[in-house]
Amino acid sequence: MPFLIADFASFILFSFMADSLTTQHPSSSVGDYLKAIWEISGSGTASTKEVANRLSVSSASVTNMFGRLQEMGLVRYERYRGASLTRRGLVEALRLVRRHRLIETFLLEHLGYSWQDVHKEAERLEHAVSDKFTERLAKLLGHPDRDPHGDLIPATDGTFASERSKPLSETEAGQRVHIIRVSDESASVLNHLGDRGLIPGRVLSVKEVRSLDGVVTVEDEDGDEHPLGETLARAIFVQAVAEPT
Amino acid sequence: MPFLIADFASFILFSFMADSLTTQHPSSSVGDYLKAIWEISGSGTASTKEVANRLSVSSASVTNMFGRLQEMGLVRYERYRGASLTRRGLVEALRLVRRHRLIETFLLEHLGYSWQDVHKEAERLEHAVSDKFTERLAKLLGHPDRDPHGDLIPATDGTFASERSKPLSETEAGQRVHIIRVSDESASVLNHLGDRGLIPGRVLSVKEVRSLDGVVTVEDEDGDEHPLGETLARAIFVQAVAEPT
DNA sequence: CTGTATTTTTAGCATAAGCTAAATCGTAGG
DNA sequence: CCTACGATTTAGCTTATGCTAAAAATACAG
Repeated sequence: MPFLIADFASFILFSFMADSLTTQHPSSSVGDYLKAIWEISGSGTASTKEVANRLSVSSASVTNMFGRLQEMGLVRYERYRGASLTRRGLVEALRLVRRHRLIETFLLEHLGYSWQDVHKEAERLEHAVSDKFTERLAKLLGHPDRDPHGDLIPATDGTFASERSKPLSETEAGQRVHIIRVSDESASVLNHLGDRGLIPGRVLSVKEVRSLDGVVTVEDEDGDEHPLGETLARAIFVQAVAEPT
Repeated sequence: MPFLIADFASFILFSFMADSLTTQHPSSSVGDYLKAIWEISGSGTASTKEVANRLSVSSASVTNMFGRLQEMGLVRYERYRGASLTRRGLVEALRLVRRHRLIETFLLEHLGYSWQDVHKEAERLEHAVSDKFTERLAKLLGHPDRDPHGDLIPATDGTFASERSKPLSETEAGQRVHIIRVSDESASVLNHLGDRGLIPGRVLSVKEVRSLDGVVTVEDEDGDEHPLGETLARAIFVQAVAEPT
């Protein structure tokens, strides 16, 4: 009866283990939909439009797939009301997320990929690798519990270590924090931050949090200052450093 | 204007480089067919039946696909007469073979897969990885020109180093040879040979080649003798050792 | 050289996934 | 409370890939 805590929501899973999909593995399309629902809503409900946007398919296709996913027992779906993952759907989604994040880690650490290139490649690979491959890869990587963006990697049983970080936009001047993860929603954001060395593990002092326009100014370990607008400040997740020196 | 020499046939490819498929990459089914044709016939013709057997699909499906492959300019096809690869089809097939063999090498050397498990995993992965991934992997592996079975790995431009090995069944008593490659057609053969240490790189003395029943008896470096029936003797490819001691 | 056995093709269907255009639902503004 | 607009669904098609059963072509044996 493990806890599963995601960034936005936390919830409990009951008796979880035995009944993963021993049957046929879902097609890669099916998996994409499940992952999209999870990324949008976690344990909540995702609308047709949101999923359509994320996957770049038409709303009609999503409606269609929602129906099919329900048949398969992977989502709960009510007309005009969106879909949410069932227990089985969640397990499947998290299996893919685990694969994705482990593959990204491998691409970055062993094949020298850059942050920008990693996502697309992992997106294709996650549908082709077996569980065996995934676990061997995890071993090769030393069983990391975060990927290089700092995102938590779900365990094989679909649980997460808990997440304690908050966006930089919610810190206060004077705090010393270190970067836990960086949102990977936008490649350009990733790029910008990467260029400036604002990556997981870095320690920052918060100089100013200006409520007026949401700009947060931080100073890094080299003494360089970085003014960060709302978009950026919300994409950087940090945790207070124990000893504020 | 490189040479391309395969096990069974050799032939020349003309101006080869510039026109690889810059267009859309073929689907994974299309690739499977191309590879099957290549594996069956090299530069020759593969029949509907042979391809159907190898891919475990119906003959009707193969006929259908042959037509489509011709539309795409990947094979030459004549009704009732089988299909052979065009230049473009060959390039595409060899691209997949390269991927497959590099992935197998990675699975064996870095993820600790056994010979038997490697094939199926590679079969799925070869359709999901990009050229970029493939080349980075090649670099990680030290640009090998043979995979762990000893099969030649095509270069990026679709050429092969030349192959000089012959099956053990065609050697003569008294020769000293080393194993270049082992046929990966059958998992059980692979298994048997792997168990006995009869793997690429091993040096053997040929004790007897009995024309009566095709049994070849060899002695390995540890002094152990192995009597090998026709099936096995034809699955082990060797090359004479320079100095017969 | 002829007829049977084997291969190959054709015809007709199935399924997963996607699309567009038209119809319908739900909700927020007046 | 009603209406209009955006979101959602339905209807009808499309494409890739597969299948089975029946028809046609080829090939081999006597």
